Amino acid sequence: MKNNNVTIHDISKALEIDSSTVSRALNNSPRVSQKTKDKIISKANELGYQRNSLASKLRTNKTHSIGVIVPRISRHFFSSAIAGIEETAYDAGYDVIICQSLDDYEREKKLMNTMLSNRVDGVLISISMKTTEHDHFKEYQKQGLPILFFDRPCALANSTNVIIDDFKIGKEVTEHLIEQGCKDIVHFSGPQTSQLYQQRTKGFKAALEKHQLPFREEYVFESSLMKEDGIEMAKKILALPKVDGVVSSNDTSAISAMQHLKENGIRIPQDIAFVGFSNEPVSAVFEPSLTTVKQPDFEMGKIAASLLFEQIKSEGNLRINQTKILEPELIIRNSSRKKS
Amino acid sequence: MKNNNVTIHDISKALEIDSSTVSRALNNSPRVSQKTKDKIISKANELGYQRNSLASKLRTNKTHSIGVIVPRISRHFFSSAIAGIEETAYDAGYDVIICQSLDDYEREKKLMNTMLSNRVDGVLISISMKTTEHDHFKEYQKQGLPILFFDRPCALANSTNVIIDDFKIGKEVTEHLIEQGCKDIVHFSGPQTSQLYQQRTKGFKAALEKHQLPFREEYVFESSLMKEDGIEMAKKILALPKVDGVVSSNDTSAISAMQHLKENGIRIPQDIAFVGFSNEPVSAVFEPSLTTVKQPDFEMGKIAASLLFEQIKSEGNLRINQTKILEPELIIRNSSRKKS
DNA sequence: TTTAAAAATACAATCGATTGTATTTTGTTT
DNA sequence: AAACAAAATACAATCGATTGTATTTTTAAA
Repeated sequence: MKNNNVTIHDISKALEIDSSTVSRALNNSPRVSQKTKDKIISKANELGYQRNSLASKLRTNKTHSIGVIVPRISRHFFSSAIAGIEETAYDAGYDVIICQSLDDYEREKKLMNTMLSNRVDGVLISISMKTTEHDHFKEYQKQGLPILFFDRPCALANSTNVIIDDFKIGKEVTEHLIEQGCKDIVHFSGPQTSQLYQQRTKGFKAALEKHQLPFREEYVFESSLMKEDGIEMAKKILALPKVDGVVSSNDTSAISAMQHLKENGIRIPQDIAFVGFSNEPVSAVFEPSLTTVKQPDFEMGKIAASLLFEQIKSEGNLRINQTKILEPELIIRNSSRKKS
Repeated sequence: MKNNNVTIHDISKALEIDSSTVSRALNNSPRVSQKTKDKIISKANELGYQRNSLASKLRTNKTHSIGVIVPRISRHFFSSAIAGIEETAYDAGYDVIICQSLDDYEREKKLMNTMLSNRVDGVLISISMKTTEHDHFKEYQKQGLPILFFDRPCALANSTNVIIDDFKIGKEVTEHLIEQGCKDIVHFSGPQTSQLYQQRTKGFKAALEKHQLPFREEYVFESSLMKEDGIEMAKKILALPKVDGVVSSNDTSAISAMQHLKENGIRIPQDIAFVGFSNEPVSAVFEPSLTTVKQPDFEMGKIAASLLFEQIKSEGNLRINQTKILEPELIIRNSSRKKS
């Protein structure tokens, strides 16, 4: 099976028109007359011409593509954010290269290199939970390319963050439980290496303090917030003297914990009230339905992408050290309704 | 912010070594002495050299990247399949370009063009439900590139399909309900333009016939199987004289239908038993937990990718008109357990 | 018709890496 | 030290499209 790619030179030869004119015609340049444009375009169709974007990108040094790196595309939040990114990119005429870091630092590093060697025009990234060091981003920035962090903030200089106020919402959900009468609240935290989880935990603490409730280290469980972690944490709860509420940093672990607790005769929300985080589809359907925080996922993708395009277009003449904070929404469902 | 990409020519100048030697050194060619290789590599690191893969790909006409097109990455089945594809690709040293067709034919067509102009080495695709015409695939094949369909088969000549036997499993799930004592079974079908749904429906029909149950057109609902469709279909069920079972072609619509029916006092599985399809995470957590079919998602991705790589390597000297059939697994849960 | 201006097209260099061929350097053998 | 093979390196063309400059053709004005 031979490689029968048609090039502008084939068109050029077939019509005896210089390839530069062919190129201009195909790019609808005003320097080519309509008559020749028509001839060239119809010949291009006839031969099944497909522009070689590699060549084009090489020459122009503009790839019209951006890279997106997320921990996992299977997470509802990320796939929605990606949908938002794609919509914006599509309108702007950009291709999107989607990659998963699987929350692995080495992989994230390798992906940043792939981005560089594919000469994307910019990168949108939600960094891996294990990333504590930023050299791979600095390396990338050295090439003069913009990088923008969304959802999971990064304290890298000259970069933009699009996030929600995790402190504020962490405090808010905790206060919601307190209002429902909870006094002994456990907190499921993600890795404290991540700013995001740090902030949520701080918010949790702040809410307790505000309402003169004690903050106890042994009531804070740190984990990767996976399904299995939820079960482990449920067991820990059963071992604690008194628990009447749980503030979880995600839905996944909250639900598996609830499931385990239910199996052990705990009633939710009567005995223990729960709030999660992320509004995974499953949280609406679980019984009891899980109170959670809906992050503006799709919207965040759109905003992050358009900010990145702004930066790409400005070619570095823009103040890029900014943080955009979006508003999440607390969705109150049955898992936290102690009072009616 | 200037573009300070380092090229092999920069290294070449700095060391006064010809760029061809630099290139060979960086590719670890045996034609370059170890001594110069060392010199070149250390200089490359010093300057922060990053290979420009665009140039490389252009020259070699091998991109070492494949395209993946799926309807939506947010669907659990697809994100798992993609994980499998990525794992295999990663091992084979290939980049993966992931795109969503959003089940839109025009978009799919455009994406195939993007694939072509980005000169991918091959494409893995699960076609959009709205695709009935295959010219965009033929156009692609003309360039001598391999295309492989997974999950949703396509009757295109010279192409490989990696699928499950939808007829067989469609029959199997229906028989499962019949064994549980169901006699008046409704079928939620997807668009009959898709071979996949056609086959499942045929399997449904075959099971009824085998057990001498009547097949009634009015017991088959065709829709896009979205959440809202599930609610609509639940309403239709309530309007039917007698229904004691539902065979749904996906979980999403099954669950929203069950939810609506529960709200209307129908007990599941006692009054109506349900089986779904896809094993979405939510189906294990819903109450009652939903009997469903687990497709070998991750595995399917791995197999599809490795078949594609075989074809890429063989450069067309391979019989490619094959169909690989994988075995799905019926997961029996509470939604269909009438007998214990 | 001549001539200048404008429009259309052609020429040629370039993006960065690769690779077949040519040349130089090194090493071995007598 | 000469002669030759082998090893290492240099030269130069190439992938396909783009783009600044030069040239030709067309149009319009004098």
